[in-house]
Formats: sequence, structure tokens, C-alpha cells
Amino acid sequence: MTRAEAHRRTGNSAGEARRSRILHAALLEFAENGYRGSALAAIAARAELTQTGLLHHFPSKQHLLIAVLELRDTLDAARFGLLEDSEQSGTERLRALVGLVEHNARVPGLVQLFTVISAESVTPGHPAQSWTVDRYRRLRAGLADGLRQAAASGEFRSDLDADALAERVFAMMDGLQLQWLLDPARVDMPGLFRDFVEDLLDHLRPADQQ
Amino acid sequence: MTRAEAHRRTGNSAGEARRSRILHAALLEFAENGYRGSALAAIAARAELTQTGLLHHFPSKQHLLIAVLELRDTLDAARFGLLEDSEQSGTERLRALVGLVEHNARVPGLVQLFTVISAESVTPGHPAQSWTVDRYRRLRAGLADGLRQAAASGEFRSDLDADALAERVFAMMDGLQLQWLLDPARVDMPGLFRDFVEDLLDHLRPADQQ
DNA sequence: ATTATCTATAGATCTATAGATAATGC
DNA sequence: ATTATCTATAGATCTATAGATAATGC
Repeated sequence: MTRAEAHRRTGNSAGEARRSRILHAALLEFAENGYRGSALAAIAARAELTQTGLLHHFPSKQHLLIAVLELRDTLDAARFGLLEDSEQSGTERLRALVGLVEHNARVPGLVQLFTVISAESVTPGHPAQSWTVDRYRRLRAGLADGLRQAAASGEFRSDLDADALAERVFAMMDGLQLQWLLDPARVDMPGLFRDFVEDLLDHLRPADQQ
Repeated sequence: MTRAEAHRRTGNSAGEARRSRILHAALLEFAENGYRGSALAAIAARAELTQTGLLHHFPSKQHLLIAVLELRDTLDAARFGLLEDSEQSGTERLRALVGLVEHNARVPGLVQLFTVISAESVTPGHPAQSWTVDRYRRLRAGLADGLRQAAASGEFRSDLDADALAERVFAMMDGLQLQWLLDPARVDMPGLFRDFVEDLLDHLRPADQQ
């Protein structure tokens, strides 16, 4: 172990604080202009250092984007218990998503980040492409597992198509996000998503409880 | 009327053909790289003329983008009878959307154009922003009207929330498009959308027919 | 005369590297 | 010694304008 490694392990709060500031600035810029529309110099100015100063902390623009996405995704997943190993019921899982959407309605910048970057990353050669593809696979698989568990336990009807439902739920979430970002006064994202989920829960109740 | 105007009205097939070729090239580039990621020179090369030659036909990059979007949107609307004055039933309207999605599955480039540009246009100052906002308003209002008519005629249950349903339908369509573009092998966009619409039709049937 | 196209180029940007200087912490 | 930061700059791009030349159609 070099001295540098030892040091990094023991805090280095100044450097950490700077990196965190750069990540925050990058998040705002990427959300406002997308990856291709954002300039390192603008991010650096927002974090109050020079463009080359920024590149000391993140070796390239691509590294910076991935760092922003991973940070945000980890925070969200932790916050809303979207991780696989949680002990929630199917109903709780779906309602946790409603809670996430309600929270999202208060942080349009973050929603915009994921909406803009996800769509941009369908284009060939985009640096976030594999990250985005993997993220959706993880999200769908996690929810589908939860739904299957709930079907097995008798909470939900046993003939549900877990994969199809998981896709529907995230498709609805993303589609509503887009329309809400474009026209917030006319699109009540959290209300529409909540109603969608409640209708879904009605539909998922086992036949003997309907 | 100047001679130029008279001339334009009577054909001018060479110029028209060139413009059409540029629009097609621009569509492909914008779909592949987004608006900000596309260079006029690349579009021009695809249309086999120089960058300044292109600017003779479209005065700026913004004009070109809007021309592409309007052309495509008009073609799609005409093709699938999404225009307001059609005489379709509610069921027919919803199934026409299923037909549109099935068609879209065969033209990923066009789907990518709308997906990438729509998301990019949530960013401030994007040239397609008002076009995109208006397009969604038109689409939602058109479908909502159709649903209301169907409710009034007794085809659908009378207590449906037409605006909320119209939003859901387009949100589902867009969300599935995104996931399909990212992972076509794992996301059966047309099948998922068809099932969604059929479930919706079940739900909309008046109580006395269930 | 009008339309189409080209060359040349102004004037901005943008990412990333090289290399110097200052600050930090063992 | 290591880390952080800066100036300077190479080398690509990118949009749009100016102005010349060729082609087209009355």
C-alpha cells in the first residue's frame, strides 16, 4: 500500500468535498443540457474551479457522467428500498414506487437528469448506454421478483405476468416523467401514477378477495 | 406574385427532391445523435452536398429540425387517423394506436428520433420545446375527446376519466419505446402495448356488459 | 433572373494534455 | 512526497456568412 492509498483511505476531506461539489455541479449541467450539450468548462465554473482543475479529479467527461449517475442511483435505491433483499410485501413495493414518484415531483432537476440521459443513451456510442441498459434490467428484474413472491404468498393473484407488469410500471413512470417535465402545469405526475398503481393493485388482488 | 413564387408553385421538382433528401438525411442524423450531437456537415454529407449547400435550402439548423419533426408528425397522423375529425369509435381509436406501435416496431430510426428529441427538448432553450409540448397536448386532447365521445355513446363506461386515461396511454407508449430502444431483445414493445390496451378496453366496458 | 452549389473563412467552442506552481500532510 | 490547481495551448469541431460560379427555366 502506497502512502497515497493509505491517505485516501483515511478521509482526505478537502478532496472529497471538492469532488462532491463537482458531482453536484455536473448533475445540474447534465440535467439542463444533456451530456453532449454540457461543457466541462461550465461544470467547472459552477464548482468554482478551472476546467483543467476539474479534470484532475475526474480524468474525462465520460468518467464524470458515470460517477454522477452511479451516485444518484445508489442514493435513490437506498432511500426507497428498491434493493432486492428487502422484506417488503408486493403492495409495499408498489406503494414505495408511488412514494418515489411523489418525492421526484419535488426534485425536477434529478428527474430531468435521468430522463434526458436515458433517452440520449439510446444513441450509438453514448457513454452511459450500458449503464442505462443494466439499470433498467435491474429495476425490472427486482420488481418482477417482488411480484412473483407476492403471487406465491397469495397476496396477489397467482396468474399474474410479473415481467410484463414490471415493464408496464416502469414504462408508465418514465412516460409520465417526460410529459410532466414538458408541461408540469397540465400533467399531475404523482397523482396519475398513484391512480395507476391503485388500479393495478385492485387488478392484482386474488379472485377470492374481489 | 414574383416569378420565383409562381415558379415554386408549379413544381420545381429538382429543388423539392433535394430538400426531401436533406430532410431524410437529417432525420437519420438527429435520430442517431440527437439535435445537439448532430453536425450539419454530417447531414449534408449524407445528402451528398456541402454544408453550405444545405444551408441554402434550410436557413439554420433549427429550421431543419422543425421541418423534420413536422414532416414526420404529419405523415404519422395522416397514416393512423389520429386526427380529430375521424369517425372512429373509442375501441377503434385505441386499436389504431396499437397498430401504430406495431408499425413503429419496424422503424426503430423514427421511434428513436421522437424519443431522443422529445427528451432533449425538456432542456431549457431547446428549439423543439414548444413543438413537443404542443404535440403532446394535441395527442392527449384528441384521444381524450375520443374517449369522452365513446363514454357519451354508451360504448365505454360513463364514469371514465378521459384526460387521465389519455395521459396514461401516451405515457405507456413512450415508456415502452424507451425501454425497447435500449433493449429490443428483452422488451416486446408491441406485445406489451397491445396487452395494455386490451386490459384497458376490458376495464372501460360499461358495467352492464361485464 | 433565379436558383443551386461551391470555396474560403470568421468566430466560437470543446476536450484533453503538458508542464509549472502552490498547498497539504506525513 | 503527494495532491490540487493553474496557465497555455494543441487540435478538433461547429454554425453561419460572404461572395463567386454554374445551372435552370422563362
